[in-house]
Amino acid sequence: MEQKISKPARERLIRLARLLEQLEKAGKQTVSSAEIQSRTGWTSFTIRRDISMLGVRCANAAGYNVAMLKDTIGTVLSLGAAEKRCCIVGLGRLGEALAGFTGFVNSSFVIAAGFDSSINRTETLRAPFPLYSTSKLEQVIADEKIEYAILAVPESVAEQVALRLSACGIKGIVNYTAAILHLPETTAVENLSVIDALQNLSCKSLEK
Amino acid sequence: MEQKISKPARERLIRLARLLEQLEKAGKQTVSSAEIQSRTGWTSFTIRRDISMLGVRCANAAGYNVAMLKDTIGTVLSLGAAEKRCCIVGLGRLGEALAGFTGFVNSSFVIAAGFDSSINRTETLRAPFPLYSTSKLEQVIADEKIEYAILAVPESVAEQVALRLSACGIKGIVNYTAAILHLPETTAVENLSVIDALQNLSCKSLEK
DNA sequence: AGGCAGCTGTGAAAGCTTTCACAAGAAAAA
DNA sequence: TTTTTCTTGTGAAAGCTTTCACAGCTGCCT
Repeated sequence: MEQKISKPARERLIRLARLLEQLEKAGKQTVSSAEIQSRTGWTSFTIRRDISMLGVRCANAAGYNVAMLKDTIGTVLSLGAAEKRCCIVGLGRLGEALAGFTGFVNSSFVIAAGFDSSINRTETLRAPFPLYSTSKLEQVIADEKIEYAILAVPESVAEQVALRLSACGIKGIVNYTAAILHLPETTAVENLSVIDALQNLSCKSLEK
Repeated sequence: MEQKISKPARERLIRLARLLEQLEKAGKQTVSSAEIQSRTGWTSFTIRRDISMLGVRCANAAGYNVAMLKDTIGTVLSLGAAEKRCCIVGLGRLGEALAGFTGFVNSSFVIAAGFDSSINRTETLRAPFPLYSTSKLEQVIADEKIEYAILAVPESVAEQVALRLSACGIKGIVNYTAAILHLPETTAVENLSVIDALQNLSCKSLEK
């Protein structure tokens, strides 16, 4: 049992957990792999394999138990478990938009700090968490026990800021810039660059 | 030759093209796969394999010719080729931030329209492209020959808007919402949800 | 209570992607 | 010119992921 769950499987399970939450709210008690297929596009084979990797049986003859499957995914991937403290680095338009994002409330992620190099922004911007000068990065991250960072600085400084984040023990960075970050293994990176996404779409669509 | 380039390889090549552009600006003429490895973390084997998939030889004994390799990637993946027209759907804080994003200028992507359901926003927001009510979506996309959409609407309406976009022939959607979009094969989706990214980071980091 | 219908879990096969190892080629040096 | 020293390109192996097919289980219906 207890196999290592592959990265693609993990990505699907994370999204599946959200789908299950929706289904649960809609009052559904049970869901089959065929139905998940029709809602996500992943094949029922893949879905069943992913779920079986969790090592916990959540199904009977009617299909999967929605609530139980959701909880199992949450437990195995420790999604909802402990509070995970994050910060936003760079409070330009994008960072500001992320600061106002309300989708964190149901998650276990808490934005504990925001950073910007401009005193103007840290002084005037209103946010539900404290704002600091980027010069205080190391100190605040240590004091506030921050583990993850959302990087929304200008591309020109992205790499150097990322290196500082990595150096002070940040476990993961969500990189909104187009910069290519290569960091020590102790810091993982998820790239969410809009340019990358568009370019991927445009060459995906010319395929075949 | 002329093999199909796999999705992971395509993603790396797209980023590599950007790295090459930086190197070119920095005056570098030549780069080895070992050096690319040290800047990206991908192994030199993988890089060489990816590049060889392009089917064009861009190297000599000193390594790859930076400018030529960049151009070859651009040509094979048709990155810089034709202008690709895009729209932003949803002009809340995030959509507004994307509207002000300056990184599109060097790319072949042009933002040709913005949509929002609130007249207030479409009337008052200043953007370097025209803004319309979401009710005009189908008409404007046809008139303006828009192929790609950036989706930044509230999660609750994401699916229905995505279906409308798909129905009017949009080739690809960059999905900033946490919604799980399942669309016909004619419309590709790239998901850039911040919650997904954070959850991926947090379970990646507990691995091993 | 027994049989039927429908679903999962999983071994095995197929299909992809990455890694390895080395031949071959090109610049630089001698 | 010849040797040395880089480098890439790629066949073959290893390693992963997805797909298939079906046994086996569970609940429902008669």
